[in-house]
Amino acid sequence: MKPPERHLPGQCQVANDVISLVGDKWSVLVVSTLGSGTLRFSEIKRAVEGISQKMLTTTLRGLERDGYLTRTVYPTVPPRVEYKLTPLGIELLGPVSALGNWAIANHARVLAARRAYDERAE
Amino acid sequence: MKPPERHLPGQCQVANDVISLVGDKWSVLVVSTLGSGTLRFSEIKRAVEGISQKMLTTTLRGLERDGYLTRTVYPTVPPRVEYKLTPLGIELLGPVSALGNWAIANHARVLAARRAYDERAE
DNA sequence: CAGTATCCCGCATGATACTG
DNA sequence: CAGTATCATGCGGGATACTG
Repeated sequence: MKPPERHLPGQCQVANDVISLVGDKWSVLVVSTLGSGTLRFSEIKRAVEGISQKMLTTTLRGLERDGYLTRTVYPTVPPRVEYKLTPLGIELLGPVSALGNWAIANHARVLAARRAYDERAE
Repeated sequence: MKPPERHLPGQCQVANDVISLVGDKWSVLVVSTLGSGTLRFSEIKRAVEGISQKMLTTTLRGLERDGYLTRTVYPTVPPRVEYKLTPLGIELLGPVSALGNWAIANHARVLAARRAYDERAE
């Protein structure tokens, strides 16, 4: 006779598995960047300011593994590798953008709260 | 004559400032837990399985500072401290839940993508 | 060009103990 | 009960150098 689970623990873990990607700063930026179309490795690196080569590689591999983007290698010299969102990646862009827009819209409120809190603490 | 910025870099940073909270596993779980109402410290600790006392304190302080919840101390013996979402915290629950639901709905696709990727790599 | 391979450091987090 | 304080540590992530 357990009470009904409020947060559906199993599903919470499931959700976290996907959401944790959103917490990854670089993943969000890379997915957003690819929202405008197919890009090469170096183009992404230029677009996502501040990312190191290592982190970009790691991030792209993770996103590819989870099915959010495809990686296409053209065996030319020098090599050319293109990255593109999959339908799944494009779908992900929806809720992520919604959250991003909420963040932008409410950032001032958060900043104000922080100032008030810090001031109160002196 | 710069071309128009595609990702509005300034706003990206702004968004990240808020979104990074979502990446924090504990913050999401705590906010979700408080979605059902006011709770005491020990009640949250019991509800959020696996969280240490230290991390719960840290998480709650951060959420309070950002204005997502209020902390009310009742000077009784023993002490009683209650946490409750602010209107801002309740609003945050919206886009976060949307993302969570997307995550739950599409988790199988991500798992399938991972299996395929790992299998391909052997 | 698009990576891999190392080295290394700092911080986030866990465990434990103590307290008003 | 609701915290702080302290110590220990693992690894995320940067810098650098090398390669097909």
